[in-house]
Parts: sequence; structure tokens; C-alpha cells
Amino acid sequence: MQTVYFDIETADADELYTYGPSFCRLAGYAVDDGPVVLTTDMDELCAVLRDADRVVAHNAIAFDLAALEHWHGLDVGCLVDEGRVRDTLILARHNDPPLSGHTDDRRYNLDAIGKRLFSRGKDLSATGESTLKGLAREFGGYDRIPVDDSSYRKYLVRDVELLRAVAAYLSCDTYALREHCVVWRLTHISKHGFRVDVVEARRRLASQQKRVAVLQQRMVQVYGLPIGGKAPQRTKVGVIALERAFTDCGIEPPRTPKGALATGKDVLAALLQGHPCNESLVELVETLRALNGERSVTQTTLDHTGSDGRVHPSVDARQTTGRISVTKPGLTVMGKRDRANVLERSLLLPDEGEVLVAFDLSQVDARAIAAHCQDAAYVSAFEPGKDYHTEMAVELFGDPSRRSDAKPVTHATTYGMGARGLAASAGIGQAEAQALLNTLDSRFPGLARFKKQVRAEAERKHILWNAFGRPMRVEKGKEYTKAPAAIGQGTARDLMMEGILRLPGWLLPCLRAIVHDEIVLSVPTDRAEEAETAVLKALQFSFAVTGADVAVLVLADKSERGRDWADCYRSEKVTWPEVARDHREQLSCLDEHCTWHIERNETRSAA
DNA sequence: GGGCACGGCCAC
DNA sequence: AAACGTGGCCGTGCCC
Repeated sequence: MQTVYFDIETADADELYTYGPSFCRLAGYAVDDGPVVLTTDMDELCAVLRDADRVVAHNAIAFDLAALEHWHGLDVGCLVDEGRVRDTLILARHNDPPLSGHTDDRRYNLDAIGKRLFSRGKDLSATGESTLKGLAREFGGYDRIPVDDSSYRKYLVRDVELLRAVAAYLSCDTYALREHCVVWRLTHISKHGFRVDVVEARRRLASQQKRVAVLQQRMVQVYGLPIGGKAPQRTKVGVIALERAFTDCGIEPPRTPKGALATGKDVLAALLQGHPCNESLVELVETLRALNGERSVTQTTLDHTGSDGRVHPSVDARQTTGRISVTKPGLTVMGKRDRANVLERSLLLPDEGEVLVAFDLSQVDARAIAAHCQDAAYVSAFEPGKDYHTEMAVELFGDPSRRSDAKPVTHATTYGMGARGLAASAGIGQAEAQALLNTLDSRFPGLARFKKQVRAEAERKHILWNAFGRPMRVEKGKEYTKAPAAIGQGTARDLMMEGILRLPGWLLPCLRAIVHDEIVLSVPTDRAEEAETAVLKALQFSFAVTGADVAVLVLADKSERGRDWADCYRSEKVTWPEVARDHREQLSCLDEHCTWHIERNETRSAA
């Protein structure tokens, strides 16, 4: 049994997939208790790793091994599938799960872990990450530090030694091993990257700049806001001017809970509703809304686009529930619900000669809860052929046609919403909301019992385990809302990961994005049907919690085949014709609310 | 100039 | 006693 501990110094980590073959600069490795060996020969390192029974590194799968696979041809999939890899970042999160709220990455760097596991001496901690940063500053970049620099080498040696010490404290169970396979599969998203419509992105940036300039000018002239900066309406002076503008309209300036001027869109909408005839207020609010509504997704996407014309987003399982974060750029926050920003996704394209297809799991959080709680009525709402929200409408109102009224209530079930919150989200009175919550509890007693039970368990242990064995930390005092939410999201997450694990290997390089209950693939046009069948087969299965009587079906839908990511949703969003790329290729259109043919429509309405 | 909190936008 | 969960990213302002 031979274990190899290793670490690699590289160029800027953000350029993992774009830098070039000299990305890996200096490697350090140690076999079992042996001394740390340094080398610039990555082939030598790969040979050592191939022969090892066990390979250990921090963030091995998403970073070090990924770099060796990408630039030096190491077969990482084989190492992972054979269970030979131990990624101490995955294990550290598994052994000591993060709290929600602050995904504090620094909690999981080697220094921090070392400090928690065996309080390490100050002499070592002082040399942590700052050494490397300092060297990068001194030499003008991570890729320009001389590989024979003694402090660079000393730093690497120390890191491998620290890694070895840390690894001894971290245990690994079957869930953690499965997680290694999950993370490796997800690295394909970063590795292959998502093609960006760079020309269109630049065009949109330019037109956004024009739009903002007009709005800002109005703010300056009418309300006396300061000139300059990216968001003068948010500066101190700007806020004072806005407060005066509200007062001039005869309106008390709205406030946030902390006393600041509130300019969020819900607040502004409520204000308008209260004073529909106040024309000067309407103009002020509309201008403010328009300015606040300007997002920088296009800029962020371009900022992260590499010389290959693609973004290579980071994919991490760092959230407390295990849900996947996709960042740099944040694909999980791109528009979809609102007509004003649904086209954000249209900047992302399939590979040449391919189409994009999105697949999403149907009500997977609720199905996860059903699998856990085993409430007969709740579980039966997910039987094949039934529509969950319609079933809920029948149970809550005795009226299947009130499907849309039932939707917000189901949200309340998983997230522990109270009467006030439900009333606000559903647009009903608090008494009515409370009555609905009571009905929910009486119609689904098993669900109510389950929620009570997980709250109690969280209060006792502060950690909950989902149906797959993922530990999730629950904040003290917040068990009432967070415990059921953690189970719903956490198990839903692993149902999606089960699907990822069931995907046939040829589809892994096709993965482009994951947004919680949705995955996006770029597939060759002539294999689209084959791919769709295979993905749906992987994502859909019957699932039972250990010891449970009744299994719950996990079901998935597929989107249209898209020429860009937004185009995938054209049949889901038929009332927004611009979602379809075909429509955007037309020179003009007849829909006066179209967000694409804006200039033409403006000309038309003026005429 | 980095770190952090806030308040704004957004997703599932 | 009541109870809306998990996040990313931007711009500003303030702190060290």
C-alpha cells in the first residue's frame, strides 16, 4: 500500500484551463513517510501518481489532478473510479461541514484545517498563503516566480508536509468516496467550458452603456444626483438627493429595516401602488427602477471569457446543503423568470455543429421531502400521471383548478414559511395564510410529524444527514426553518448527483452547466436524440430512503434543442417570442413588448 | 488596497 | 413567540 501526497505550484489558478501547457510549474510529492521531492517534470509526477495505491492532495480533483489531466494527459477518471484518490478538501468539508450563510472558503484551506485539527505552531502558520501571494507580487505574477526560488520551494515542501499531517485526521466513508466521483464528473463543466457569443456580448455592453447614460443624465438634471461613478444613485450624496426627491413628491422616503433609504423593487412597487396618481413619484420610481435593474452579467461573462472564446466556470460543492455553486461567471443567477433579463442566457452557445439541451428534475425538492416523510397522501401526489400542484390544490381547496394558488403553499412546506411570509408571497391575508398552513398540517400529518422530528434532531445534534449520508450543519436557534430546508435541498441535490453518476461516459464532455435541478449539455446535432434518451434514462429512477416503505419517482423533462441557452426555453416561454433565436434573427416584430426589437418598436410607436 | 457589511440585482 | 431556505455578484462605504 503506497500513498502519494502531492501539491503543484501553478500560474494563476483562474487560468487553469486557458493558460497553456506550462500552467503547472513546480510539483512536490512525498511517498508514505518519505521526504518531499520537488520536480518541474510533470510527466515524472504523473508516473508516480499512476503507480500509487492512493493519491492525496488538497482540492485534488477540481484543481491539481484536473491540471495534470488537462495539460499532461493523466487519466484522472480511472484514479477516481478505482477509489484511489483522497481529496482533503472534500474530506474536510465532509468531516466538519460548513454552516450556511458564509461559505467561508478560508475555513477549508490547509492552514485553517491544520489549526483546527492539531493546533499547529505559529512559525508555520505565519508562512501560509501570504508567502505565495507575496512572491507573486514581488515577481509580477504567479507564473513568473523562479522555480528555483528558495522560499517558493520551501513553501511547497511545507505544504506537502502539512497535507500529509492533515490527511491522517480525515476519515472517508462511502458517501465521501461517492462525492469524489461526483466532483470529478462535474469538473467537465469547467474543463470544456461554455462557448460565449463575444460579438453579441460587446454589442449589448455598448447599448447598455448608452441606456445608462440617458438615465443618469435624467437623474442629474431632474433630481440633482452627482455626476460620475457607476451607480451615482447609491452614493452618499446621491442618496441624499433621492431622499429630497421623494420628499418633493410629497412622499416620506421609504426605509430599509436598518434605516437606510430603501430602493428595492418590491418597496418601490408597493409605493407606486399606494400613490398611483402621483405623477412625479411615478417618474422618479421608474427612473430608479430602470437604473437599479441594470445588471452586469454581460460584463462579468466577458471578464471570464478566455482566449478560447469560452468561460470555464468554477464548480464547487461548498454550500451547506451540498448544492453546487457555479461561479466565475455565476451561471446560477442568470435570468429566466423575468422577461427583462431572460436573454442573459442567450450569450452562451453550444459548440460548433452542436445544440444545447437542458434537462430539469420535476419538483425534486418536494419529492425528496416526500421520500423522507412517507406521508401517504403527500407521496401519492407524485405518482406517475399526477400533477403535484393540482393534487395540492385538491387537498388544500378541494378544487383542482386552483393549481396556481397551491404553488406558493408548497414552497412554504419545505422552507418553514410562517403565515406572514406566506401571506406576502401569495398575496393573501394573514388569516387566510394561517388557515392554509393549518389545512396543510391536517391533510398531511406525516409531513408535519417529519418536520417536527428533523427540527428536534437538529436541535440535539446540530448536524443532519440527508438520505444519501451527507452531513449538513444546522445553525443553532434556526432549526425550525433550516432543518426541513436542509433535508429538502440536500437530498434533492444528491438525487441530481445520482443522475450525474448514471450518465454514460460519452456525455460527460458535453456537460456545460448545472443549476441545482437543471443540467445543460452541448451535443452533436446528429446525436441529439440519442443524447436526450440517454440523459432522461440517467436522471429518472425510483428512489426510496433506507427503511422506507414507499419509493418516490424522480422524473425529468427536457427542453427544446437550442442554438443558445435561452433558445432552449422557447416553447416554455411562448409569450416571450424573443426567447427564440429564430425570432431574434428577424429584422422586426409585431410584439410591442418584445425586449429584442426595442429600437424598431420605438420607431414604430413614434410613427 | 484588502476585507467586510450592506443593499441591490438574480437563480432554484 | 415566531419562524422564507440555499446561494452569486456588483457597487458603495468604511475599516484596518
